Amino acid sequence: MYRATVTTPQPERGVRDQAAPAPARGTRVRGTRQAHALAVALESLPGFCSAQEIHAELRRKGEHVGLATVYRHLQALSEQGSIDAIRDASGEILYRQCETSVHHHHLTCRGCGRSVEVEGRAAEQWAERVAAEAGFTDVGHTFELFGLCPECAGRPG
Amino acid sequence: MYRATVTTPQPERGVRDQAAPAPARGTRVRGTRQAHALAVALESLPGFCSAQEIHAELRRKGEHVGLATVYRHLQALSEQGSIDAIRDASGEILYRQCETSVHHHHLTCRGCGRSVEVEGRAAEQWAERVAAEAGFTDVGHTFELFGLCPECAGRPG
DNA sequence: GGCTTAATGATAATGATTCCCAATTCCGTC
DNA sequence: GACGGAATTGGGAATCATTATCATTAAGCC
Repeated sequence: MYRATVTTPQPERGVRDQAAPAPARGTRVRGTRQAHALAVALESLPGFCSAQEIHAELRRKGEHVGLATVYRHLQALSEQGSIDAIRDASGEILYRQCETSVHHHHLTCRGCGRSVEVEGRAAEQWAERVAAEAGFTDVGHTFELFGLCPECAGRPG
Repeated sequence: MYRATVTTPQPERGVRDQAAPAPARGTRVRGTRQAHALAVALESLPGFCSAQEIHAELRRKGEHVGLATVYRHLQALSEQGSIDAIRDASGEILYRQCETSVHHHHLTCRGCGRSVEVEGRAAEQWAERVAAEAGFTDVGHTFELFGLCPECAGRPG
């Protein structure tokens, strides 16, 4: 049984740098070469990618970063809300750095992996309504949309 | 990379027994002891369960059914639309036999696993709208709601 | 330049799910 | 009721993404 929260259990976050309750004094969270390389890679990648793909991408660039480190950072960034994570049909987790920091959802292309961010007010209201009707509390949701983008729909196969 | 479609890529199905394009003549799809035991187990289980749990449940009842067989049937039933499958936060696939055969979604309790079926017209319309706005086609969706049912919310911890 | 300790990474471990394939069991037919 | 052959079963190996371990490395600070 793994672990990994892909949904949006809690409302929103809002601010992004509230981390630890006051960096005791000095040493806390280091800026390593690997962390930087990963950040750069995430910026360059256009669509959602798996940890494995990102690891391969880094290797391709000549940056040597251990797979475990890639996973660690990706998970941390995801929990912190800096990047978004979704699960594809096969169950693999895909990551992506997003433009907006406000809560949103994705419409991802099955062909090329590219994705557009969509607002989900209507869907969220629906979630709240049905949850309230059933008397459920502390309800989190997972909304994922996969389809074919105009370009991929154009070419055959 | 595994395989398993948990979403609802295609519109709806509608009827349920249109299976093969005419059972050639005789032998096609057998009614085995294992298939029957699984069907019975599914009916008795109130909430979503993993294949592993269902396998354990069968064993508890004294029915000996191989794990591979459980997986096979569960996947087949799911593809055929006879049972519903969702993915929990850890990525495990959970199965459940549902009352209604029409397309619907679930609001599942994180505490006891029980779930209620909810209609998702509003959510589906949202999906269609944002897909159309982005020019995407052949769009499938995954809507999952997890929360605490009234009973589980009542007891502490 | 040292020190402290978080960060790294090679590798083993996990665990759900699938694959393989010989042995078994339905089921229509004779 | 027995046959025959294809569908089904199941035990165990194989996959494969993700985690855990833990000794080694290297930030950040003096």
